[in-house]
Amino acid sequence: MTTLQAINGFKDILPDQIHLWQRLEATATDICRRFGMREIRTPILEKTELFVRSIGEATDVVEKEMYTFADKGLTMRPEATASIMRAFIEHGMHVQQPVQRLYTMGPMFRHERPQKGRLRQFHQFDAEIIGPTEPQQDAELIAMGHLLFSELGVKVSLELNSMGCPKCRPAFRQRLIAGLEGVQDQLCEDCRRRLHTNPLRVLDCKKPGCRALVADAPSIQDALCENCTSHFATLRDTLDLLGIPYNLNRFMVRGLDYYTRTTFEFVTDQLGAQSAVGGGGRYDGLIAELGGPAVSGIGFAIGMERLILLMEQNEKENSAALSDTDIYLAALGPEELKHCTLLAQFLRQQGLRVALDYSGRSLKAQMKIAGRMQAHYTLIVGEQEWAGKEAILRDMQTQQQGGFSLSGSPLEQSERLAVVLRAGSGKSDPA
RNA sequence: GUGAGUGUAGCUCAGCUGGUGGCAGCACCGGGUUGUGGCCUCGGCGGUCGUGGGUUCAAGUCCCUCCACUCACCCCA
Repeated sequence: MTTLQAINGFKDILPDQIHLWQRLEATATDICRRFGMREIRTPILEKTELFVRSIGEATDVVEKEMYTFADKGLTMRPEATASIMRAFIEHGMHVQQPVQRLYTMGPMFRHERPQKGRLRQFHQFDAEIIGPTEPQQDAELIAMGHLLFSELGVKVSLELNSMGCPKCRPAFRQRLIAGLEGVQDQLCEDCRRRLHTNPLRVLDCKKPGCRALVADAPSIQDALCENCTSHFATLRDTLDLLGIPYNLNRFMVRGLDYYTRTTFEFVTDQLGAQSAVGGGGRYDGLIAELGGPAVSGIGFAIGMERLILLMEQNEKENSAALSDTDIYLAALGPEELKHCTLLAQFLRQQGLRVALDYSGRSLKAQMKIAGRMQAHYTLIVGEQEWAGKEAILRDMQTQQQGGFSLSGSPLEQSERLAVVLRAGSGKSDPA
């Protein structure tokens, strides 16, 4: 095929689909407002080092999925948290306010093989609470995600785990390695490698063989230190208090190295091989690691394409939503068209949605266009009307039409029309 | 990076064991209504059958190459 097309894994979002995006963005924005979160927008390109240091050198994202301009040392962001932390540190935001509650939405880039619910350019909604260490903050953030899904009418379930902290995780790690080394020849190839590079990942291998072996492995939830245990307990109590159901999942291990303590995922079984619609966790050491102050944080991201896939399933009725139009101006001659062109300008200046066609089509064709654009009214200006200075104003729903005087200046005419249209649109809404 | 599947009109698809690309549906344009939309009806536009080669009298159909897409592995949102 010689025609140009979008590159693999990069997708157009077409007008027919855009209402879903706008609804998602509007709902997310409003929920953030209710939770006292402020929007931040960071650049798409960052120094490669930022992602290597935050996400972790040995992670799949950094090892093989980043779009990197090697000669410039720059990378297109594969996720949002690292950039937000960089901005937080760079602008000394912790000095302005001890607690920063931030969110952002935008495109992320990962060079993976595309499949259902996975693109190379995809969009995330991302929320972060930086500063506090209290487990109630974890619960509040989870509650925010929970509310977003619920207001969008999407059913997901919540998987919850704790990854421990630098005090207790190493000991657990050693125990895990020791336990698995005995059976390592039964593990899959990947897991044998992981056993020493990133042993916790063996826990969420999906291969049945590994799952069986891992079923007997110790649970990290039993290996937490005192502080982590109490943090996790209070988090669960708070979720119970808020009535948010969750599944404790000791096998859920997230692929970004910066997580500590709380980790969670919002999952579904409706997206083929992709189960995670959203996910996140606490990252208590990340900011210091990046050279910032010793403050904690917790955040999560939602895959917007995945969420929209779920929203689509609910949309029984196809609300292809061609935008409504207040009035269509049908001109039937050069002079008439000139008049309508000016009228349209004035009407639009008054905030009305106006459509007209310049190609000199028949009235029938123009009425068809008006119907397609869901015009509430059509103003017909033909030869007779132009001569008699009286146009025809047709209510497209009731099919009733009457005269509209073309006397006075075009501006005056548009003002008179606007009054009629505003009065009329109120009536036609309930229908 | 690996595996499987699929490429026919703008979209959704027919096309049998090779024998002329479909009055196919949707959409689009026009007529029926001398100047009035949706429904109906009639007509029209629209395709180097993904690409390049091969087999054959004959290839959308069979074989190979490449390309693209889809799904899955891996991993993640």
